[in-house]
Amino acid sequence: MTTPAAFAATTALMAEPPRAAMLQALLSGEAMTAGELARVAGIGAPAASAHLARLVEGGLVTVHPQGRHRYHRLATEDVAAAIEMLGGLADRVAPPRRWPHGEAFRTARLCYDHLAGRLGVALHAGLVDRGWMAPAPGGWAPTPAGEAHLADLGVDLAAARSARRLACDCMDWSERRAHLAGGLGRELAACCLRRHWVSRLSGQDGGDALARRRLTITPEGARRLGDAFGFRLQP
Amino acid sequence: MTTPAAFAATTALMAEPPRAAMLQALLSGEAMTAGELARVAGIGAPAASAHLARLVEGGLVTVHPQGRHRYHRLATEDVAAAIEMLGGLADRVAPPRRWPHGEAFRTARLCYDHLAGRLGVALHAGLVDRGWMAPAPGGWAPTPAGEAHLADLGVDLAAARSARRLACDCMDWSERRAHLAGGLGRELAACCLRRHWVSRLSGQDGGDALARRRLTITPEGARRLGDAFGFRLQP
DNA sequence: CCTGTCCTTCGTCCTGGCCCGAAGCGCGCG
DNA sequence: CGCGCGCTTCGGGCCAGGACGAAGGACAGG
Repeated sequence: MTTPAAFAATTALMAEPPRAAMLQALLSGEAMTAGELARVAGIGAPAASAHLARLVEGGLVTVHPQGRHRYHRLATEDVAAAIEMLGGLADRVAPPRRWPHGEAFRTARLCYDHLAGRLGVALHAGLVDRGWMAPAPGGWAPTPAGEAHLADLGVDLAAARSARRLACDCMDWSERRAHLAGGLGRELAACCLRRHWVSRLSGQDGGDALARRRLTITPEGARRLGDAFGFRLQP
Repeated sequence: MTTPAAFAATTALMAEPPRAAMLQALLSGEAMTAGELARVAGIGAPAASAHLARLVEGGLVTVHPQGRHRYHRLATEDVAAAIEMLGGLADRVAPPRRWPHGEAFRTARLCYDHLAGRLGVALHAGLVDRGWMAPAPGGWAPTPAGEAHLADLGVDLAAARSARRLACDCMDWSERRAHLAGGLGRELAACCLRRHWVSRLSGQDGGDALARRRLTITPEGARRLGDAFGFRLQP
């Protein structure tokens, strides 16, 4: 824990509407240019530049210059988890008018680089239930049986191991239950996207910071994932 | 999730040093009067009153008038979980100078009304490992075997069931791993305190918002809990 | 090399919010 | 009943920081 001053300084970085809009947009896991983020936040380029500079300075966002573009992304999973949690808190503490996405958003979505929503927690529970993942220092680790089944599904375990953390919990605000983060969570999500078991909305971007996080489960995905992990998602 | 405006409004409630100090102090689970909180935050009574009014208005804090005192506490577990998580984020995103508690704080502490730190995650893992708790809609539920053993330890299961949520994950910022929240988490903590397996620091209060959250594990507690849940805490 | 694009820096204005001192209410105690 | 204490409301001063327009630097393409 930190001093109240440091706590407030970090929290204040998220506490302005333009920065909040930017961070929510970045929660899709994509890297975005300063211009896109300015449009998402509904402000001018100079203001956006200043906000982004503060987010970078504060360690919440990292920047990767490429040519004349500057791509921004969330610095760590922890940042994503905190935004996710605050979004859930704001949702139930001051439920004004809901965001247009509503139910669909609770079914399946991206949380930074891994799966969240009902799908995310069902996968987490399935991994534990079937003994494919067991508690380990720092979070979870796949069991031998789990490694075999995950590899069989097409999950790149070597890539998962290269992450800073192999597997850990991330609080799911809509289900109030943990879903899987860490390298394994990332590779599981990548696998689902690669094999078209879930798909992003191919919609336009623009003012809507959340649309890019929504996922739909394909019929094929519902079948394969349901069989592998032993659940049936009610829609 | 909510609109960026609502997100920012809720987040801004935590983003000022005085309010952050108050919220951190309330994270001990105790109810505190406006005057105490003013002292903790280092500001005058009028300013404290205004801050508390905003926190109540925003749904983060509830107030219970008793005589000429007004007792304040965190409104829900969700609020506590969010503060916990932001504290951890600030700690690793901008690690300036550590708070004087340091290591001891990571061993065992209160998070609102349940146990956190190494002890909290060890209990969570132990419950799952031994099959005393299994995934259930909305979080976890004790198994028949678990009910027997928990009752045997002295946990009041009836009281646990009366809570809004029986048992769910709460992210532990220092261990980066879930510990147990919900009614069961609360009763487990109450049991440990009642039986003197852990004890609060009997220190003075005052400017230190965190001291009241620290817990020490008694020798008796280390033995009983270690035997029951199968872990050994290295100090 | 010149042009267009993307982004940042600078200068300026302005609003929102924090703080304190003084005064007003309500409750408990003597 | 009247004093004292805890807390709130009111009024005024102050400063941080957000927004914009204009100008300046970097990069790709013709």
